[in-house]
Amino acid sequence: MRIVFMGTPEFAVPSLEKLISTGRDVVGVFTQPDRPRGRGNKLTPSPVKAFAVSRGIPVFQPEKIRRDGVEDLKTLAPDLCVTAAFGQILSQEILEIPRMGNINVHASLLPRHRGSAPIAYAIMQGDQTAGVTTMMMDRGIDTGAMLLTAETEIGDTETCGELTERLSLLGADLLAETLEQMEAGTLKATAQDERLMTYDPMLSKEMGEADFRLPAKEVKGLINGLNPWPCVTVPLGEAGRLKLLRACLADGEGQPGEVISGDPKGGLIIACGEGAVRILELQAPGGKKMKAEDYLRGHGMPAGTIL
RNA sequence: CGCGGGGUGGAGCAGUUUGGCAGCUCGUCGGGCUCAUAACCCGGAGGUCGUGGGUUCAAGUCCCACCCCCGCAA
Repeated sequence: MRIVFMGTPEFAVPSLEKLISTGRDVVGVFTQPDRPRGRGNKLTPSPVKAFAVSRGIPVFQPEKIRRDGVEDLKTLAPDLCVTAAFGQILSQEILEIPRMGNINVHASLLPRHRGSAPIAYAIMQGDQTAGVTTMMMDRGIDTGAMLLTAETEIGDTETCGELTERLSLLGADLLAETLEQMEAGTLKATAQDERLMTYDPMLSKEMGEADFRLPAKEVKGLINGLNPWPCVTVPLGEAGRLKLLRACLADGEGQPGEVISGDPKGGLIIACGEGAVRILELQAPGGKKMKAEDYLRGHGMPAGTIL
């Protein structure tokens, strides 16, 4: 069976790796074009590209696959396409090329959290569990029939980055299971219940603007859910912005944004509209990630300060 | 050559402008106080100041080169 894989970020790599390690014939990989990234604006290949190249698999990077990737895909003559966080919309024309269709690995328990940032939203909205779903792709965004799902608990202070890594492994296993069942003929597709669906918009920088008027539970969700990008940040003098990287709920109250505790012993506790949050990890301008207590050893933050 | 911040005992920072004894908040070790303590008091150990050159009577600080870390730009 000839398989073409489409994916871009780190999340997709384990799925591609699983296809290879289970002996499938991955004849080509589509991924986003190299982009200027990082310091120096160096042209950087996507994680999926880097991995595919290391395994000697042909890589295709059309700016828009539905416009200038169709011929390449047809030439590869795939029986099946597998996508995972590819980052481009597939047209009907493309979906019809592989005779067995296109299986997508989506990082949520569909029909909840359709969209490009399902993991971040699961954390932001205080979900108890997250998961991955394999599905048959159709024209809509994450609307296709569901195949298999795998569920996992979300840790109390787990960040989007950490959960993404776990789900990427879970997704790879689920993909393998899905293909086995497909080959065994026992796979069943179930239409999504539209009444339960939620669609989450793309993440944006503005969402990271700290707003301590929100209830502590929501502030905590934002801090953990938006890490590693865009992160909840708070203005800090002229130096820049303080990134709040991990938080849990805490006791105490005060006016929104008020520092209730800001010393190495008591830790960093900030009052919210309702309740308070304890900042566990943060990152100062120009600095590395560190525990809030470490930060406070070198930076005064007297109780009563309003952030 | 995209823009910018940074590297100082184990952790986090100040000191660099104007060269002149290595400092702060903690941690750690020893002693004291206490029914007791993560509290308080006393004392100690621990630093090639990122690396290599240069200037100087004298360099963490000034000059040159290099290495490493981080932020912005999604």
